Amino acid sequence: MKQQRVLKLHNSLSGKKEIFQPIVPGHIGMYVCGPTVYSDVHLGNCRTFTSFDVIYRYLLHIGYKVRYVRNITDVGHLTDDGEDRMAKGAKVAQLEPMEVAQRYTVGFHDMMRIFNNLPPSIEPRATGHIPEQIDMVKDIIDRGYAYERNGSVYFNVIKFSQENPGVYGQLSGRVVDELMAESRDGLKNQEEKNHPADFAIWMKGRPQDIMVWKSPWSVGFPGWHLECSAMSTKYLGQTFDIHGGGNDLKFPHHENEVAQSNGACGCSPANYWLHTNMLLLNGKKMSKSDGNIINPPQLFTGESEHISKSYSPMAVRFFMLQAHYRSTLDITDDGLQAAEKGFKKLMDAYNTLQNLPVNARDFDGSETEHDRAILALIEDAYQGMDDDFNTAIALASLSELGGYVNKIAHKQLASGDVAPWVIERLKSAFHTLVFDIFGLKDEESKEDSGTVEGLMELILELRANARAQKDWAASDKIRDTLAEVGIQVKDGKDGVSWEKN
RNA sequence: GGUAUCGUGGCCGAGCGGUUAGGCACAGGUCUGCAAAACCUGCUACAGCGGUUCGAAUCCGCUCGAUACCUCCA
Repeated sequence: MKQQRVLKLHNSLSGKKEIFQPIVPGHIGMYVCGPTVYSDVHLGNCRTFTSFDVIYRYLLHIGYKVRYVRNITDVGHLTDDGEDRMAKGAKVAQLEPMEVAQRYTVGFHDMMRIFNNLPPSIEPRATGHIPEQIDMVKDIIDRGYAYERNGSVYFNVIKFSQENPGVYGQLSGRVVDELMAESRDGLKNQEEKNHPADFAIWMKGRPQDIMVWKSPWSVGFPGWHLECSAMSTKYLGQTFDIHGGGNDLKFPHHENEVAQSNGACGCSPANYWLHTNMLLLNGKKMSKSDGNIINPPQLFTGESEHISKSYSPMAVRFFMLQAHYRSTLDITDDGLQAAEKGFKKLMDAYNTLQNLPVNARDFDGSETEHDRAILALIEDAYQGMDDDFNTAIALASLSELGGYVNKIAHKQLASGDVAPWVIERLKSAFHTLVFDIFGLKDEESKEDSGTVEGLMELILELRANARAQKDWAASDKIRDTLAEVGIQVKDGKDGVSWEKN
């Protein structure tokens, strides 16, 4: 299974699926735009990073050595009123800017852990890379694509696009001429720019700005798009393999990154650009002002008008995996419930599979249609992943494999119908896909103390006695009362089990 | 207004010119004292109107609708 499957991915630069070719065989450099840590993580962030987590996991699985860089943005983004975001957060909370950044960075990491996302290889902070950003501004000026105005430095989009036809706008489909026509009043420092499409790569700080640094041009802070260019260059090189982020970053953020890198070194930053799509809530975009919003903790506690119950992190992860990363995904209570059940069923099938006895004697050595079907489904799952990381396809195959597992477990297939080696192959593939690639984990509460186990054993024994004496009233009372406190009794063929809801 | 993506059965959601996606719900069945759970089976849709093609959910055009971006939020 290792190395080298033919991987296709959708490149936003071309708008098409392309066969992936790493710059250095066997190695991949991947940069994903990380969060701005001025408030709690948005659910949409979680989706994006979960999507890239699965991508990262799959690339590792198929044998690549991956350097995954995801930044923490702790400076540089402006609010509507032109204030530095970090500074604004600081004023509200009466905290040091770096204290705000630290608090939300920790919260972000906690949430990534809850969703079972692997940490990136490197997680650089913008504030830790001011010299690199200043150097990049110098490079851009030296190559003639930026100009200084009153202590701020602007990227010259017009000159750049004239001298590098076809570059600016390739990602987003924007046309520079239209940007000119579309430009509006009220944009920051518009009057300083040569052209409305130009953007700042260094901003001169004003007295109220707290997070400022010395530079050759002024005491100020780096431009809004520069950190990603500077940090990706530092850790992955001037041109690397994959650059990812949310769809909403395509323009202007990523478009400007491309321009900056080209402006600084004459080279394109990334060969493949991957963009994840947005999350909707009940068919509409999430919006704080409309109340159409839900955050991760609310999802886990059920404390929201939009949902009827709480959902576990893995149920939510499964929900996300059911959709392709480039599609919008609509969060609905029904959808989450369906995912929760689907996830549980998948885990049940996994557990059943692990306990499946392999009976070599009954197998006559020939390959059956069931053997072929199972192997084909496993291959389908991998091919789904090879095809632009289509987790929905892979999950569907896994689901069907679960059906086979149950048929075997329930003896609906004769034991000679599936070869032992196919069962072994299924076991390992199932495990690999579910845990290593999808990053799911079993959430069955195993932390329950022995006390509860002991009590339940006693209660179910009492019920069994009542049933043996056909005392249905007593046995049903036990069952119904347990149901009221959220414990479901399951009468199975080979005994009674129970489960907390 | 401009740009992009999309509109699939009761719900969510794959599909990239010809074959069953899958999940949930629902129906039937197995099991059961009854029920639940579990498992099995079934359930043939593609916004509208034109066009291309032997053949279209899939390509093209128009209409309607949604979402995103253009206002830095992934």
